[in-house]
Amino acid sequence: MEALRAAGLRVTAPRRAVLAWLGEHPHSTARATAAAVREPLGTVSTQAVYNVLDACTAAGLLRRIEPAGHPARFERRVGDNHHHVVCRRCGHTADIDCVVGARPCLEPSDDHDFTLDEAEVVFWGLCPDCVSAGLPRTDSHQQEIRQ
Amino acid sequence: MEALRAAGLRVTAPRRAVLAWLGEHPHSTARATAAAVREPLGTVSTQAVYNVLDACTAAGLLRRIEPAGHPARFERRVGDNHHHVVCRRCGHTADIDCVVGARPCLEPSDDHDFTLDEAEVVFWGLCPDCVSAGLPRTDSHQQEIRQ
DNA sequence: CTTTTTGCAAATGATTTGCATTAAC
DNA sequence: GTTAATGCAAATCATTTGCAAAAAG
Repeated sequence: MEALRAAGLRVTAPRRAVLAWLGEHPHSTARATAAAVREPLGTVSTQAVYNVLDACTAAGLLRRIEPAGHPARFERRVGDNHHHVVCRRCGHTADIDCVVGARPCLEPSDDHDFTLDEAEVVFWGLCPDCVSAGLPRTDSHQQEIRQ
Repeated sequence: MEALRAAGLRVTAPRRAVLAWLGEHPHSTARATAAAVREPLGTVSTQAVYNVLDACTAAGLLRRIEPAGHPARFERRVGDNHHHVVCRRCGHTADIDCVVGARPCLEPSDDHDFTLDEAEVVFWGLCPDCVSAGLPRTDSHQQEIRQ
C-alpha cells in the first residue's frame, strides 16, 4: 500500500496486514483485527495493532467508529460522510448512506458557539441475528464472532 | 419526585438528589453527579450513583448520552428526539434541536434488516472554551469543571 | 545510522459485579 | 417483615503509557 508512504508513514508488516484486513473486513474491532493479522504474520502485539490503527486514523487512512458501549471499530471508507447502523446487543455495524441527499442534518439549529467539524449519525437497533437469537439489548459477548 | 414512585422505584435520598441535580445540571457525568450529591447528603457511594443512574435510565426517567472517548452523561430531557453538540476535547455537551422538522434523518436509506429503534445524531466540535484555550482534539482532563 | 515502530509490561479509568448491611414500603 | 437499595471491595475490559529492542529509510 502506497497509501502508507503517501501519508508519510513507514511501511511495516503489521500496517500492511491491518490495512489489508480492514479492506476485506470493514468495521472490525481492534481485537478482531489483531487476531486476524496474527494468522499470516505470526506474533503481533496488541499495542502494535493499536498503534497502527491510531496512526492510520490520524493520517486519514482509516475512520474510527466508537459505538457507545462497544469497542471501537475501523473502516477504510473515509472521506465521504456516511453513517452506520449499530446493533445494541453485539455491536455489529453496517454502512448507511443518509437519505437526505448529500448532507443530512449537517446544519444544527443552534451550535451553541461550538466550532463543529462533523455530524455523526448512528442508527441503533438489533441486527437480524440478535433479533432471532433472543433477549434484546443485553450487551455483547460475541464481538469477534461477527467479523 | 413522584416520577420515581410512578416508575415503580423506591424513593431514596440518593435518587432524589441525583434527579434534582440533573434537573439543574443536565449532561452531568456519573462522577460529577456523585460529587454533587455528596455535598448535601454526606456519604454516597459511587456505585449507588451508578445504580441510580442505571435504574432511572432503564425506567425512562433519564437519558444516557455516551459520547465516544468521554464518560457517559445524563439528562432528564427524555421522550423527545433531540440531539447534542459534544466537545471533542472536554466532552462538554449541549442540546440541539435538529433542523429538519420533527424527525431528521430518521429513515435510513438501507437498514440492512436491522430492527431500528433510534437515530442518534451527534455534532462534534470544540466548545468555545476549548477553542480559546489551546491545542484542539486532546482529550479531557476537566470533565467536572464543566458542570 | 537515525528515527520510527514494535513488543512487553504495567497503568488508567469508566463501569460492573458480588455480597452483606440498611432502609423503603 | 420482605424486598429493593446502598456501601464497600474487587474485577473487567478497552485503551493508553513507558521504555528497551528491532526494523525502516
